[in-house]
Amino acid sequence: MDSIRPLPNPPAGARAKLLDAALGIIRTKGFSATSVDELCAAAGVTKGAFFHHFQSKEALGVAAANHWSITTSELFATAPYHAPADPLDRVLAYVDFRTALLEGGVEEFTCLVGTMVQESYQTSDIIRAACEASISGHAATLEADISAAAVKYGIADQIDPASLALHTQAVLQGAFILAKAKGGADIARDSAAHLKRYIMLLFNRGEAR
Amino acid sequence: MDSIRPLPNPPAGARAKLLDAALGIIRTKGFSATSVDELCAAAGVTKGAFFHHFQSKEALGVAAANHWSITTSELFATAPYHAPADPLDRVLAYVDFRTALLEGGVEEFTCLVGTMVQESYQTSDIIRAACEASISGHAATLEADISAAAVKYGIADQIDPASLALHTQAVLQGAFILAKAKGGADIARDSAAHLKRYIMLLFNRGEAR
DNA sequence: TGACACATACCGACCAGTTGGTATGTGTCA
DNA sequence: TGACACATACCAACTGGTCGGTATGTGTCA
Repeated sequence: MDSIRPLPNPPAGARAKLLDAALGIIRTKGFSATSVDELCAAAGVTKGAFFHHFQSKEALGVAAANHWSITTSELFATAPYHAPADPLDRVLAYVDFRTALLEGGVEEFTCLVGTMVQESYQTSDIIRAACEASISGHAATLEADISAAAVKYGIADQIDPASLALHTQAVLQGAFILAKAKGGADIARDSAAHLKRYIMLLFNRGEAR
Repeated sequence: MDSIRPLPNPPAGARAKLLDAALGIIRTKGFSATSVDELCAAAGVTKGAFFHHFQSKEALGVAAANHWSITTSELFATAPYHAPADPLDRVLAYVDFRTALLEGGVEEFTCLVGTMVQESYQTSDIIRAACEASISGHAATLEADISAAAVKYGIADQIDPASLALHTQAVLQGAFILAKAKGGADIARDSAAHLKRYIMLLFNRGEAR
């Protein structure tokens, strides 16, 4: 019937569909509560396809963490918070950007790897490592700006850029937990505001902006 | 053989043994990866005993969260950080106390309800609510000191005690996630130090102490 | 060009073990 | 005697994972 048109909807492939489905489902109910059958159903593929692409459920977990790293790093790389000329402004704009992301349902803004590592840190070292790499890798993208800001504002001897970068991630991860507990983003925005205030205080920048 | 001596080790009861076992196991592998059979084996009781005391695994989850609330509130109520006369000193001593608790294996210092709420916020509202109550209840114990400190140091119009109290919990929960990801407490101590520094900056207290 | 060899992607029935949960029995103590 | 605390035996549904098979490329060489 249809002519040569490559394909109705891009084939996407079972692997990609499974990975996309995994992000949503695992963020909603966690890794171990997510069954392979459920993943297949959501992705519209069969179990055979699943085990063709992933040698085990654990391997899917690792792949999902890596997929998450790629997806998010693209989002952050192209985000507008890199625009300001002042490095401290960029750091603060990052926090603002993270705050702006806190919209919609809790499962839409929370972090896949933060969720997965909670369940898997003792039972799967490869998942734990993939999650660690994702978090640390993202934190590392902040270090240069923090470092430059510390130099520019003369407090390089008072702060450790790597430590502060990781701390921003801790605050956000904790904010997600509170958001899950309270069923909404409000509390998370609150914590993000505290984080921003901390950074401003550290750099002696006044509240007004 | 043995005489009337009540019992070798206090009977404890299946319920208490199950609850104690639940704290340890759920903290290491999460709620859904923890099976009823495993819980029974660890507690040294049978499945019949389990379902005699808990109408479902979900009910055990709620009871475990409540048990956690009671256990931890006793720990904190009798802790020495309440001693200082100055309310700000008490708040800072609280953070120090939490930092001092960051010892041993990750599964020994992380938070049961923080772990559980991640997996259950969408699938079990009663577990979610029990976790929320645990976290918020603990945060509430900090409010009075924060509030008094804010008045004493003349910044009552600049901070919201409830919000700051909850933020301390967010930081700690996030620190636990990073500790799980990195496999050690060091990173968590780092974030706790940032939290302390934030509070000192908020209250205009110098770094020296 | 066409035929052969092989690879990749996927299907869906099937398996053994485990899951949460139930039904019924038994010992103990007031 | 009866209520309670637990034990034993069991079940249906589901779990992650395997397996034999097929359809569709893709590279190679005569």
